[in-house]
Amino acid sequence: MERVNFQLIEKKWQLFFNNKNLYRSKSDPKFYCLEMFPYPSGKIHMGHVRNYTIGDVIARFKYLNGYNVLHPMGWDSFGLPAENAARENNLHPKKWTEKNIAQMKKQLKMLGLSIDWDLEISTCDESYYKHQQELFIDFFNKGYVSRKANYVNWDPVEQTVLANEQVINGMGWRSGAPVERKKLSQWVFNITKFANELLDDLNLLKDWPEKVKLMQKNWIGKSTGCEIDFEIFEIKEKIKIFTTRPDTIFGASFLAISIDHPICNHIESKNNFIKFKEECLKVGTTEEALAVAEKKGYNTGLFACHPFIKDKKIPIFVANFVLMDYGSGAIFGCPAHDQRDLDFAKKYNLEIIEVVTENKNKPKNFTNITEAYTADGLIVNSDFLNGLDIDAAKIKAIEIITKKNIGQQKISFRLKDWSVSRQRYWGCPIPMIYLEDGTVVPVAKDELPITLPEEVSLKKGGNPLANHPTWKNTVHKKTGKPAIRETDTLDTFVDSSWYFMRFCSPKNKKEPFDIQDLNYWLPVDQYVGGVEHAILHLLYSRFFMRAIQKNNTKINTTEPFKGLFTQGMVCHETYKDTNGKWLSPEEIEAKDINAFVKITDKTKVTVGASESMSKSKKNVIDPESMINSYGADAVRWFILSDSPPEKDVQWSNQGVNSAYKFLQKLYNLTHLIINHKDTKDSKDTDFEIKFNNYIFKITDLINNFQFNVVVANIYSVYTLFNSALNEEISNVCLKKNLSKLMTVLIPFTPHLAYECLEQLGVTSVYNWPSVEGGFSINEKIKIAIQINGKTKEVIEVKKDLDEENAIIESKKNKKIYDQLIKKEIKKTIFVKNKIINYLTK
RNA sequence: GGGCAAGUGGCGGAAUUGGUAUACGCGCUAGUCUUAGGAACUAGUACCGCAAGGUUUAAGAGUUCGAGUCUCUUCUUGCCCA
Repeated sequence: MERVNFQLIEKKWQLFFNNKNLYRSKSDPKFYCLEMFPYPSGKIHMGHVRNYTIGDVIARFKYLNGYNVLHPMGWDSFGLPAENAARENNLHPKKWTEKNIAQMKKQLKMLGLSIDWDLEISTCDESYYKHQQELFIDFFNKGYVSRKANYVNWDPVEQTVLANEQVINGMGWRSGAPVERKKLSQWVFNITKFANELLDDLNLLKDWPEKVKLMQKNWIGKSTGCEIDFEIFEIKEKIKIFTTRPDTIFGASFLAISIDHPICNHIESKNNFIKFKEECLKVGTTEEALAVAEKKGYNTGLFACHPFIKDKKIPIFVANFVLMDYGSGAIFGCPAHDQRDLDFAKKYNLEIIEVVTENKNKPKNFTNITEAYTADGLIVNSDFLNGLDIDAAKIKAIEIITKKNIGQQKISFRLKDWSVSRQRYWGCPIPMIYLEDGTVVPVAKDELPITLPEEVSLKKGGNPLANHPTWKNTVHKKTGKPAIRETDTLDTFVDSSWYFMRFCSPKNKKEPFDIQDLNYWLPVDQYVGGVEHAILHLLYSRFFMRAIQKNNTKINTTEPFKGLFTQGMVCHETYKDTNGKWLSPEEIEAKDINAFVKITDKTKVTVGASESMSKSKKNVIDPESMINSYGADAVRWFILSDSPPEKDVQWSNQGVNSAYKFLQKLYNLTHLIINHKDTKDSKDTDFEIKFNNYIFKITDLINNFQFNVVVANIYSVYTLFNSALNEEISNVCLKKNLSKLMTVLIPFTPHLAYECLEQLGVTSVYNWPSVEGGFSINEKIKIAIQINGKTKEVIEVKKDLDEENAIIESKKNKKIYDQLIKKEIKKTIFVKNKIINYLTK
């Protein structure tokens, strides 16, 4: 068998790929293919291999189909790990980052990706973040950035603000310390100004997974409700509440307000209120944290008047589950029909009034019931709402409330403004300064970039830039007066919210992007990445695109990502020794078919579930060592072959080995065909029909991202060629079609494909094989013969054969004939090219 | 607790979208061969049955000439939100 040295040909063709990109001319249709850029953590992992292989298949496929393809790569290179590494290894974050980028770039090149490395960007480069600071100032001037005193998740150990997703079960994701709520003045992007647009325009995203659109929809969380003013008995003030259930207004038995509600000023002096407030602040800000925390209230001693029931007094509580920044910071509680309210009412012995019932004749006794009734029903005990269903009652309630001038319909969003201040060193400095009189202004644009100081102490806790002896001291250019720099840096999600724009003109020194280039390349036609970014990164990028467009009306893109593909994770079995310690796959060996032992002492190994590869579970396979053993093509081939790309795939060394063996067979096939003795061409047509059918199918499958099925079909094509060697098929036919097959393989196994093409004498023209019209139509086709809906036989007939002749053909079959002769045919169902179904008595 | 997916051999999975269930690969079994390799080749491999034939897509019902695919109920798993 002819064998190929993958190490040699991969090196050879990678030199070629370095100088070759996927551009055609601007008159060809454009295609912008982008994979989520990596964080330079040190080495690439299998997740990267999968992500970038999928992207590469798409980019190369589109190129072969005549598109002018943009396929760039960059580095999401700001972020906390660089600071942690700096602390541990005494290496400056910049040095650490650069080292990692160099290593990972080398590894990505080993994969044979079709990246145009001339466009490489790194978000921690001044040349990148300079423009980000410019955009920040533009946003500020446009009113899309503001300062807001916000409760934030404060990690007392890391001394920093955490994003909601960095809070896991109320603990900091890195430190594990209980997260506290702290009020801090933060820079926020006013993403809520776009809430409606961001929600409505999801409908435009036809090529996004429904799942992701649904997640975004839920995240934005639009709810239509009603504001109602409640008067307070004791003092001449009103409390404006927000509710999505105005239909239950007659079931209201308490008001609950946030600890920051202005009404609290009246009770602030009470000693135990301060205590209560402090207790509330110990819980984080996530909805989950609030939901899990025990519901607690503080009775203000004040009462509100029910707007529709004369003389009815409702107690006012301060409650830990009401947030000031959702709705109006106050709600009314209807315990009978809301679980949280019911729990609260039971705890503080409040009235429970049923106003929605499933069955009018059977009123519920809520003193014995622990579950609120939240399903459909008819309204009772509610004056003018009685007898209506919930939806009708909502409308009626809002109508009366509006008429009475005590409130109105109100739309509310769950989405909050995006807080971007981080008390970190390794991030983009915020280009704002504080003047002596307390005003905050942007720095002059010609002073950009505001760069990070080289010398910095990261060992101390707190904010490194604030701790720096001199960095923050500056001068306001306009007035010449001393000023203080903002010492927070930007959330790294900001960096990744516009990098896809920068790729269109990464070398532009004057501006973030050239508008002509931007309008030519955007939107990204296909974006590929992990589903873990389905909400935040994609939502922030959609916001950025809109905010930038508002600032520059010449830009004609609103949605940055036309197509989105979210790939699954790469998993591996987990192993534990007899002491319950995790073992890596290299530490174990097979004892027999389904038993493993530890190599060092031959003790028993327990095989656990296959889980996403992670260092902590030691179930990690290093891509570089796999590439060194089997070649990049085999690694690419395997990772595409085993599972649908949107689902998790399980890494298997047996699998990559069999990929390797198959690629060797393909190489051998090329040689068998090159050296084949010419024969008659009597079966050429038959072969071409079959081959073209495969090409047609494979093309379709790639367009649907069913790469694992493509692989299965290529195995079948191999078998087709292999058996063709023993039939009367001409060399011309074999070579021509093998060249087509190798072209089809370029997106999957580029090194092998180019090598085989070269050996077949194809050196320059690489276009996707067109399916030749006549051949795409099969001359013969198999149809199923059923009796009473059960398939008895499959026969081969001419394509598009009509019913009459198909019946004649089917009865020539002995088995069918024998079975039919005994029975009376009541009805015959015929579906052209599919089935004949005989119904008998 | 709510929402959304999904459930097909020993395993990963396929099924032209209501028309041949189990393609293709892994693994396994038996055999052939020798450049003894991370080989290669041949045959077999859902279940019951000697066979003819019958059964089978988590379980159960329904619609249909025909259901892995559509509808309903139940169970299980995963993800997101709480």
